Amino acid sequence: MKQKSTSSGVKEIARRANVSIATVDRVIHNRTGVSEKTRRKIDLIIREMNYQPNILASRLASRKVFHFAILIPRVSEETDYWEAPLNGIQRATAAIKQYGINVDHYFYDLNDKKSFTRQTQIILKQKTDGVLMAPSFIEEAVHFAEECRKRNIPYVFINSDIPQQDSLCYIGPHLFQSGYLGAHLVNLGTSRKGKTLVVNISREIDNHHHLLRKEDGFRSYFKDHGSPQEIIKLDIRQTHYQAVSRKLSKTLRDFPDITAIFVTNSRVSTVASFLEKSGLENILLIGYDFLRENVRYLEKGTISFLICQQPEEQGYQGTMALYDHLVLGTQIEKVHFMPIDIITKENYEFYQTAK
Amino acid sequence: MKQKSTSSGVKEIARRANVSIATVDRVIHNRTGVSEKTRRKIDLIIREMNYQPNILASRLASRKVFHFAILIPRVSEETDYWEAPLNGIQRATAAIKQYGINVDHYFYDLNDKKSFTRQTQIILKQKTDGVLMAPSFIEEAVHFAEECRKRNIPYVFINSDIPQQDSLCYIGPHLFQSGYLGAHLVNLGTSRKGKTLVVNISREIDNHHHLLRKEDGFRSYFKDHGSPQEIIKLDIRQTHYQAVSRKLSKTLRDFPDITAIFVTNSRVSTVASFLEKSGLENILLIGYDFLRENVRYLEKGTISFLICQQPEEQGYQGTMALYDHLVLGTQIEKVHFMPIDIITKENYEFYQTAK
DNA sequence: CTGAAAGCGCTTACAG
DNA sequence: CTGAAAGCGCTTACAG
Repeated sequence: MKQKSTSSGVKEIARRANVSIATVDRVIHNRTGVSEKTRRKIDLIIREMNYQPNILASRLASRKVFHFAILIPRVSEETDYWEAPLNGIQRATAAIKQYGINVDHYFYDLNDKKSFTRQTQIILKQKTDGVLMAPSFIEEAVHFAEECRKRNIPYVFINSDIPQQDSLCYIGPHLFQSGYLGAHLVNLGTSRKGKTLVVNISREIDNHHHLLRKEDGFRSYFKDHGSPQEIIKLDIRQTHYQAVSRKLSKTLRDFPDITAIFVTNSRVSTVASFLEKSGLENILLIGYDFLRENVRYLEKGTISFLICQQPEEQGYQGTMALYDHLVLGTQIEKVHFMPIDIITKENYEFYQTAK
Repeated sequence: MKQKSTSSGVKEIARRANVSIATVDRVIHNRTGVSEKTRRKIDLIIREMNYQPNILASRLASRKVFHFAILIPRVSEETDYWEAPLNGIQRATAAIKQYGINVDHYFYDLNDKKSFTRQTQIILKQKTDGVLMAPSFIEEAVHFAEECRKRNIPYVFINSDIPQQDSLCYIGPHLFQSGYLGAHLVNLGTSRKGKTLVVNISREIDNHHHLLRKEDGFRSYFKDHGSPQEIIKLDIRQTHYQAVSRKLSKTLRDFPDITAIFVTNSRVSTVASFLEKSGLENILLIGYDFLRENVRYLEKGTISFLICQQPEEQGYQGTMALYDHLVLGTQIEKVHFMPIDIITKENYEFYQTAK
């Protein structure tokens, strides 16, 4: 069952090829300074033996430390969403730091493009072997991705994707599908007679195409199930309560038969607050993300469903993808869509309890 | 930022304590043969330095191979549920086999208690450092757990728990809560006028107390929300289609106002098949587990919701718990309840897509 | 283009 | 009770 240690490893390869282990090492790592003939001979033996390098020994002997740069939004009062990915990243860090991985964090402000660019510039000055980023600002992220590519630094996208950017991989939600699911929940939770309101709340509705992709998915469901005319749309470009409240009041006055509201992002708690204050709690409310505020309204019943996409796992798996690629040389899946979780009053306690 | 390598590690401890590294090693691993005085001195220095052993070096130098025994049901035609935990176990195995972990699988037949006992006996004859098991047969599992305890072999439960058995940990569903959630979904998906049918389908209803715990949760929801009298209960002790069909026919004839059926385990597809053939597809059907057959009916709309508990993660995390405990010496959480996922037609594609 | 030797930070016999 | 030395399977200068 178990091979004798003498019959595997670089030593054995060297013995069979009649060279030194240093030369074997050069071939294994595709380094220069080996004659074609020798290289071929060694390659052949490696294949024959189905040689698997011992990562323990490799990492121990190598003085090399890998530097990962994490570029994500700062956790703020306004949104504690990013706490979860950060936790996942820290969990991954704990698992791999033993193996000579250094993880540096660069936080930017979601309300300030400049801060994103500033952080990318710092990263590019640093010695960096891999990048994990949430590409919140498309243009800026594309530019940064180009710089990484030039330097041969692999980068992973989490939370939202920018396709065609040759990233190592994308780990995050399938936005269209999550909107589609949202519509399904509306359909389940209301009689089919009322109208449905879709609400985008964001200072950057036009830059944040991911909101629109969710809305598309939402509408598609109704198209597929035959009542697209019942959807009212409301864009709110100021995120504070007053603005949201004013806009909602008006819309609900104009359309008194609205029975469900779908908020395309985590700002659903603002809407919940409005409904509560207005005594409109029989309107079905659905939104995104496992934020403390949102969960509070879920508990109360003001919010019926939160759609979540395992942000903690996104951070964990994104970091591990860099590790697997850079350290273990594993092949990485280009796209990994997260499960679309439905959180309710009854199951929220068991969401994100992972250590 | 980075400490010079000379100022950390056993060598440095040895230097400071004025002893050899062999003695330091003895203290680190709590081995005998060190004077109290020396031990105390070294312990102090270790604490002062906040010394963290280098696992890479430790695993490399140590000739020790850890043997994990995995005791779970064989994947059968009847239920492919156990494919998922097995995948998780294999993913964990791939991640840790580099570090001298040997993982052996022992499969038993869910319809055959004896096969469980037989496998436990084989395991006990083997050199085993840790056990991961699904304790499907309580009595037999308790007995095996005792034997492990005698031998100082830690064991992890997945999928269902046996409390008070001093396991290293339990990783799996909170059964009561998942039943509670099932009732919530019934409530959402039906008008409150109809009756609800709870169906237990198992040859071993009385041994499999976990079915009953789900039923309890289910009933509690209605109690908390005020209509317990509307629940009809049906136990079916033969699992083949004919038996299920016969029983269901009769019950639905007796209670024509049943509008929802809650099946307490993965055999919900049998009920779905019956409803389909009987043209009763407007009855809301809810059950458990992401099996191919179940998903087929989810797609068709015959089943509205499947409740799932990340079986793949149970396998992965269970295996890693053994690793963390035995190899890294990490403190392990006693109980880790899995998230309770709700799977629908719209989100099933994104469930269990993890590699 | 190639090899001998030292070393990564531990563990393991073995000798005293 | 303690220590010197070899070795785990690699990588890394360095010398030729």
